[in-house]
Amino acid sequence: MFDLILKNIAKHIQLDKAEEDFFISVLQHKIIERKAYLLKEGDICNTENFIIKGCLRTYTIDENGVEHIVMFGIEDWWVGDLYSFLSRMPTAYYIDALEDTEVLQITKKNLDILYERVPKFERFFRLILQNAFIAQQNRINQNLAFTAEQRYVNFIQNYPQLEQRISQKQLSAYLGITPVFLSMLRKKLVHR
Amino acid sequence: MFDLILKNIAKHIQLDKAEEDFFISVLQHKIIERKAYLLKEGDICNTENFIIKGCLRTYTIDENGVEHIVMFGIEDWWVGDLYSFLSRMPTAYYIDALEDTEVLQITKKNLDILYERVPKFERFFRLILQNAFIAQQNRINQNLAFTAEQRYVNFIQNYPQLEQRISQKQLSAYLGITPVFLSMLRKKLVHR
DNA sequence: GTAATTTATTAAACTACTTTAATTTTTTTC
DNA sequence: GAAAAAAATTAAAGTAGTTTAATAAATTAC
Repeated sequence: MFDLILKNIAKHIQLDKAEEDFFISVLQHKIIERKAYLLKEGDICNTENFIIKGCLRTYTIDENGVEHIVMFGIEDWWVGDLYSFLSRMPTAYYIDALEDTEVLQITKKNLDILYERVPKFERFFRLILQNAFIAQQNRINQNLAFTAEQRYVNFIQNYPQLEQRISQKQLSAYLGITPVFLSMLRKKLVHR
Repeated sequence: MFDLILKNIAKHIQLDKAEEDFFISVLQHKIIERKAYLLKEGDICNTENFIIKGCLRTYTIDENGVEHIVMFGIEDWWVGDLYSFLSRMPTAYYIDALEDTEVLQITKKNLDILYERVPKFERFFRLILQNAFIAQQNRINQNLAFTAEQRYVNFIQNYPQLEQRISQKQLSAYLGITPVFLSMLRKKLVHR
């Protein structure tokens, strides 16, 4: 159960057995069934979550009831709402499961203890955050510079595994277009 | 000259005099005149840059020659291209000065030395990054959920100081619309 | 395994935003 | 401070993407 997360960590920092054990001792295992929520708007996000199985989406619902997906998460990814987690303020986001999902959770309190006891984790979470930041900056630029068609083509090139797992409805909510328009784009692209 | 940056750091971590002195010793002062570049596409980004005076923009130029601004930076902000800085790969971004600007620079090498000598800086840059990450996630969501008009109104509400300092041309390149359309929006909003 | 629900497709009318181009206003430069 | 360059405005025609609605296909639920 802890294999994937230990490998994830080993990519960035080296832990001895005692540090590994301590880390594992602060994790909680949670199952989120398909369509169940990990977080709802207005909640305080109490945990950061490492996905060991399944698929989650982080999204908002606008004033017209339309969903907008800011990120997907699959195995080996961390998800949560960092703002709410850190500030203890209510989140603006929903997180729910697109497939039956299992996560390993760490609370704010435990993370603070972990930073104190094993300061290497400061580095680890800085590195995780760096990667996430770079990916986000890229996405902002893509949203500014590219048409919906280009963004769709880039998505299926960059995340072919993910494209297989999510519906077009979810993908359109991530790309920032309607499902109808995505369907039109696909038709047009097939005919080439 | 080092006042602002020391205050910026003191918001997040506490340094003793020796640590302050060491930190200052690894910084380089650089002046970037209006319209001059701090970084060009294809360069390797060798420094992170703290602005003590002036205004910078980070942007790409697409295949049609159109500029897209991913961020502005003013006094008290860090700018650079983290991806290129960390990976030593060529950047996709341009950074240039919208006003005569002064920055304090730290190289990758010196930052690594700093992390080793004063590990508290791991925490500092993690916190800086957290704030930047949260701001970016917000922007992604705004770009998905809001119309250009709403994004414009939000911008002038959230960054009134910045709006005074940048031209509409720059703002439109940040909002993801044409200068012509921004002008139309402004006209429409004034008449309310 | 069938009914119910959700997702995807198609078409047609619509709208937010772009493009082009001409004019005015502001800023920069020497 | 005059000339040149850049930015902003306006209008009109064009297009990428939306909306609505009807139908088909796929998935879910009991």
